[in-house]
Parts: sequence; C-alpha cells; structure tokens
Amino acid sequence: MTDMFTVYLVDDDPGVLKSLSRLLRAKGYDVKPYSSPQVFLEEHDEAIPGCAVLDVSMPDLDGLEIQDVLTTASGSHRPVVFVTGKGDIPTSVRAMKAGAVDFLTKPVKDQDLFEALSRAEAMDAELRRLRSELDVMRAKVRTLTPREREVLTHVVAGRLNKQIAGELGTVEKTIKVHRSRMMEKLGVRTVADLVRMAEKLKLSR
Amino acid sequence: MTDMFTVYLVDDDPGVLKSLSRLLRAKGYDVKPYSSPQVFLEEHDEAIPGCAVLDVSMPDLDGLEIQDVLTTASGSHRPVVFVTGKGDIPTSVRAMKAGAVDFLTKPVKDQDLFEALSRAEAMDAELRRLRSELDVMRAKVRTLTPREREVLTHVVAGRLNKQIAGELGTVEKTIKVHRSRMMEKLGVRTVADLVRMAEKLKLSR
DNA sequence: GCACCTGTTGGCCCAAGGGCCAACTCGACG
DNA sequence: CGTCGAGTTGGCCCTTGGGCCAACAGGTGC
Repeated sequence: MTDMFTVYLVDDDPGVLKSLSRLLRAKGYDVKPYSSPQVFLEEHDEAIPGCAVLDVSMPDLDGLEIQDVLTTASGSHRPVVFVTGKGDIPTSVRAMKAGAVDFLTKPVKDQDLFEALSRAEAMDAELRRLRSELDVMRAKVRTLTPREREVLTHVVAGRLNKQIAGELGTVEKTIKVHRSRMMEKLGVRTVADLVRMAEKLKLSR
Repeated sequence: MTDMFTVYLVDDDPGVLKSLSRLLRAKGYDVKPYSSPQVFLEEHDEAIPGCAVLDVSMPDLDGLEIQDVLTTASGSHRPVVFVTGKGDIPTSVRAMKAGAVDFLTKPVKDQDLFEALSRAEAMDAELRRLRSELDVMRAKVRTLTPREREVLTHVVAGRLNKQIAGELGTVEKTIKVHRSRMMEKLGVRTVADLVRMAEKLKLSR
C-alpha cells in the first residue's frame, strides 16, 4: 500500500489493454484497465497516486479530451502518458503542450513506456508532496482570525509593529499580541520562516 | 530599438526562407535569415531579444541539435519554434520535451506561426526580466565580504545575532556590524526583504 | 612605510520585539 | 442572562536589533 503506484490504462482495443496490463503488472504496477473513457473518468480517484496511460483516438471521448478533464477540472494534474496507433504531429504537440509526460507511438517499445512511467511516478510524487505541504500550511492559515491574518500580511511586508498599529488604527501592544498568536498558530518561530511560508503560499504578492 | 524582437530564421530551403522572411517582416519582426545552421550559430547573439524559427531537417546540423546548443550550452534558453516538412511524432515529442515553444508542420499556417512567435516573445521577455533581476541581486551579493556572506546565510536561517556570534566564534557586536553592512550592500531594509531575496537566489536551501 | 580593506571589539543609547498577568468590550450562542 | 471567542489595552521587564564613535590587528598594494 505504501509504495503503490496505480496506472490507469485506457484503450478501446481489448488486445492492447490486455497486453499492456500484463506488461505493467509484471513490472509491479497496480494496473486499472478501462476500455471506456467514461467509465474511467467516473471511477477515477485523484487521491490515489498514479498516472494515466491513454490511447489518443477513441470513440466518444478521445485521449486529449480526457487529459483536459484530468488537468483542468480537478487541478490535481494527474500525469498523462499517451499511446497512439494513428496519431499526427499536431496532436502530439497539443498533448505535450498540455503537459503530457510522453506521447508514444504504437507499437510501443517497453523501454520507452517504462521510462515514461518512471518520470510520471516521480512527477506525481513531487506534486503530491508539494500539494500536501501547501495543504498543511493553508490549514494553519485558516485557523487565524481575520485580525491575525491582517497582521500576517503586514509582518511579511516587513513593517514594524508600530507601523502596523497605525495602519490598522490600533496600538503597538495589540499588534504584538496578534503577532505572537499568529506565529504560534502557524508554527513558525522566526520572521524568516514566516516569510518563506508566505512566499510558498504566494501571499505578499 | 526598444521594442525590437528578432526572429532568427534557419532553413536550408531558400524559397521557404524568403517567403517566411517577407511574412514576418511585414508583421514587424526583425528577421535574420540563415540557410546555414553553422553560420547562424556563429552569428547568434543571445544578448539580443528574440527567438529562433528552425527547420527540423537540415543537412549537417538538424533543428534538434541546434536547439540543444541554444538551450544547453548558453543557458539563456532562447525560445525555439520548429517548422518542418517531413517530421515524425517522436521528433516532435522530443522537441517539445526539450522546451520548444511550438512544432509546426509545413505548409505553416500564418496564424499558427504568429501565435507561436507571440508566445515566444512573451517567454523571452519574461526570462530576460527574471534573468536581469537575478543578475542585479547576484552582483550585490558579490560585493559582500566572506564574513558578511556567512552572516547573511545565518540571518536568513532565522538565527539571532548572539547565536551567529557563537557559531562563528566571535561576539554579538561584531555580527551586528557585519549584518548592518550586509543589509546596506544588498539594498534591503528588512529581514523580510532579505529572505525573499535569498529565496530568489536559492540561497538558504 | 603608508593607505586601505577586512575583521574585530568596546561603550553608549535608543528602538523594537516579545513574554506574562490582568482587564475590558462586544457580539454570538445557548 | 451567562459564557465564550475575538479584539483590545495597560503595565512591567527583559532580550534583541541597530546606529554612532572610536579603536586595533593583519594583510595588500602603491
């Protein structure tokens, strides 16, 4: 469970689905095969670490459209590897521009697929790490009272307690209290750490 | 001169070179046409704002190799737009992975080329802005004495003067002096600004 | 040898940060 | 009506940061 990496395999050709499933399972991947894009999208759970291996040309919903849903809609940016039998250059370029990990042509060389999946796995892990880090920080910020949040922005802007007091129409002592509680809640002890946290959350800009 | 954007056009087909030159000049671009990749690379000046429009397949030195030189070697990462008459999917994917702005197939639609150049221009401008910002900051850091640099790293790490003194085997008073001079030289007045500067320079990590 | 830079330290003083205890107001909630 | 969270303020005291002036040592370069 801990080192699980799921490959969502979507291809309307049962033969391809079967052979790729076997290949990837043998490699240790947890493969979820789908012959229907719709079913895949319904069952797809972005909370699970993994990537999608999509056939480009499928009836109803083609690979690029799925990619669009996976990246635009959720925001989780599930890594996508394309596999195609009859693609063209404009399609591959569009897929890559949209952030695809790779765009492979059938017959797919095992080595190429493995390398693409390896990069997809690294990318997914990194994105999840970053995302969870941000989630933790945002959760802390949410515990701040409105006043504490105001003080936060002024502190990361480098203002003195006295100046903050002036701008918020109160006195320095009050700011000190808010500031202290804010630092405590965010779990930082120095202004340096606070600023770095704010930068990661893109506050202050 | 101010809003100059140069398009380095490299194609071994004189006809293509001529027609694209006319098209782009009419659009207001400063076009520099080359039928020889070697000559282009020799004359290429990365200090000039612009982008490269390369034919993929050329004798001796193909487009991908030129791209490699432009991005790997210099580090300036000149935006590249590919144009090709007989490319294939793997080639286009490789080009896009290597950071190409676009990969267009001949006959190139004017609209596609203009859009690609527009994005190339925006990218080039942004990279130059970022680069010059970093250059200015790095220049300031270079004016620091070794001791001041040490103090810098400790300050952005959130350490107190007293702690820094202990770790550097000196007294607090000395650190205060280095610190003050360091802030002065870097042109920052608050720790918050100092930390942001250090983050942009990827110090402290 | 002298000027200059770098690093060092001291004294003095003031400004700013921050902890602890106590207290008050106001609005929401039960 | 009483409680509670949020915001507020005061006093007290200690720690930190930081500016100004002065001084000294060691090394470099003219």
